[in-house]
Amino acid sequence: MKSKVEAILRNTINDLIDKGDIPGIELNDDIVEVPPNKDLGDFATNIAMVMASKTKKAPREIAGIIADAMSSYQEIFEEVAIAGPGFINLYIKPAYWVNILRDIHIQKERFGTSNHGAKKKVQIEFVSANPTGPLHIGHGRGAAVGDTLARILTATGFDVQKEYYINDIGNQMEILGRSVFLRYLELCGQKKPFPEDGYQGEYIKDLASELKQGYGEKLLTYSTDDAIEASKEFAGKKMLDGIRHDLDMFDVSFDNWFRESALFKEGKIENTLSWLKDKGLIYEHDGALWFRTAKFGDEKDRVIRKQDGSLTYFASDIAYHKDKLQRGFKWIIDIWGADHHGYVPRMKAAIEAFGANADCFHALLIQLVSLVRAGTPVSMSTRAGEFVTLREIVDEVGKDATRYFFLMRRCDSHLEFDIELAKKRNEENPVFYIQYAHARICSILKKASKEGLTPDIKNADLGRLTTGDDLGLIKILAAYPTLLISCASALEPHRISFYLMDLASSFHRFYNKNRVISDDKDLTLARLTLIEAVRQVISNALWLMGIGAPEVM
RNA sequence: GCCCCCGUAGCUCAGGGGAUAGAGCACAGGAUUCCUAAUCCUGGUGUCGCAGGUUCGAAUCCUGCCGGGGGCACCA
Repeated sequence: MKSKVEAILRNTINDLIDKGDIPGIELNDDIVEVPPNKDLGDFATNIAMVMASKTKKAPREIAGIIADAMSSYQEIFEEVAIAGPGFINLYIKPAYWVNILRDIHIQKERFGTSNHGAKKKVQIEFVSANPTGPLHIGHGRGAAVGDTLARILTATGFDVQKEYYINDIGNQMEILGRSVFLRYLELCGQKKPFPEDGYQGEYIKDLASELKQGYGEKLLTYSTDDAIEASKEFAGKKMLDGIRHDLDMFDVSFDNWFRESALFKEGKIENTLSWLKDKGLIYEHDGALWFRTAKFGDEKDRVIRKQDGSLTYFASDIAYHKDKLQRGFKWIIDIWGADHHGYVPRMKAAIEAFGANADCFHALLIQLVSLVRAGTPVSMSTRAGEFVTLREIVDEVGKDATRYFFLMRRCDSHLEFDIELAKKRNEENPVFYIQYAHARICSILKKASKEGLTPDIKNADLGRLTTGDDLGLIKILAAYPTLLISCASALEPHRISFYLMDLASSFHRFYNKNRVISDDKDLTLARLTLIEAVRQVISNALWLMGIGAPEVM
């Protein structure tokens, strides 16, 4: 609805500017807003004030000219009023509002989608945890945010690919191989001191035990290097399988799994380095190879090949991102933990070095999750082997509540995850409050259906939906498509959870005050179409969050 | 020392140039012969961390400071 009003306003203003009735200015993207309270209309614009401040004219005079022109859209606006210092307040006719119900009934699960993204190719890379341990709760937040963002971007018309980058080589994998092999040796009765930097977790012992089941004591006959290599292969594969399984259980899927090792196998690292060399963007210094990232706004140049001849992870990352650009993505979104924020400037530098605009790369930084269990903070550290896995949380509180909690705060805000609250099956817990609204509607529809009454948009007399409660619900439904576009533009999925709370609470209030099924058959039929529309939108929004919409609770 | 994020009601957090700053929870009282009471209604709070600045207008933008968290490797 907002976009319709905005289109009308835009046309009206441009006509007036062409005629010379009002001063000409460039119109921003956002010219229509929703006023802070209902008395001030359904929509409002401050455009007259903006024009006035730029041209030193009286804002209310300009507002008057625009308001007069807007008033000619009589089928849409009930009233166009000038208020305060120069706001133009727009009141939509009830008969026009109800049209949104027709849209919902026709589009069903597609309601809310748009072509805002114009099929722009966007890649969103997230989770990308090293296969050296199970996913923990921090990965879970990244997974929920990434997956939901991908769904939102798809819904708003982007051509989205979800990718997981597997660091399947390098130091961390070596440590995994050694750690598992040492535990294997213990199982074979050859206990050796466990190194400081080894992985301490119990899961390493589980892997060692599986390794022993697979190989028996055969690894004892291998050279140490070969045994570690075999352990690494075995453990890496097992861990990756486990990660895939955990993500699957969390309703998170990927379109592509990209292995770091493939960059080496396919010569992409070498190609990238020689490309950079041709461009004069790398140089030797102190026996290392440096990339001139400072030239592109980074605070200093970065090493890509160390003195000892081995490559840094940055070398892989630049080759990886060059590959992303070559695959044709116009918008590259990486979801990282906030502790990687220092890495952003050098990655942007790399993107620019490849000739792309730095704006096409966006690192979304996810802040920490602090877990609260019975009032006690639970600390997490992979190294110490003392962490709470995603799987444990999902097993305990369920997938729906877990995803909701991960998505209910802005990404750059620390998240306090209260396990006890997430487990509650009552009003204190927002996710159940929302799901309950959905189940309640299903229950009413079921009862109506037994009486032979079903929502029928073609025959319903929507003119009967005239009370403030009816229209209040309709207005929230009408805001849904705009909400999704704002989530996509700002990369802020948490807005959906606030929207759902608003919609669910409006429905519960409506339910307690009004009867859907009554003796008034026409009103009943009209309201059945209304609540079916509410159900549809709740279901659509929950789907974007990866949360189920139960019919019975 | 430098950089990034955060600081809004008792708690957890929305709002990120615009009109009287909001929600959930917590707390207290009330509502069910009737579509799910897992619900609803009624109660009230704020030096928007502090101080300057920009603006017709600042919780919002800029600068400085204070407090919390995180980063500043030829680690990943």
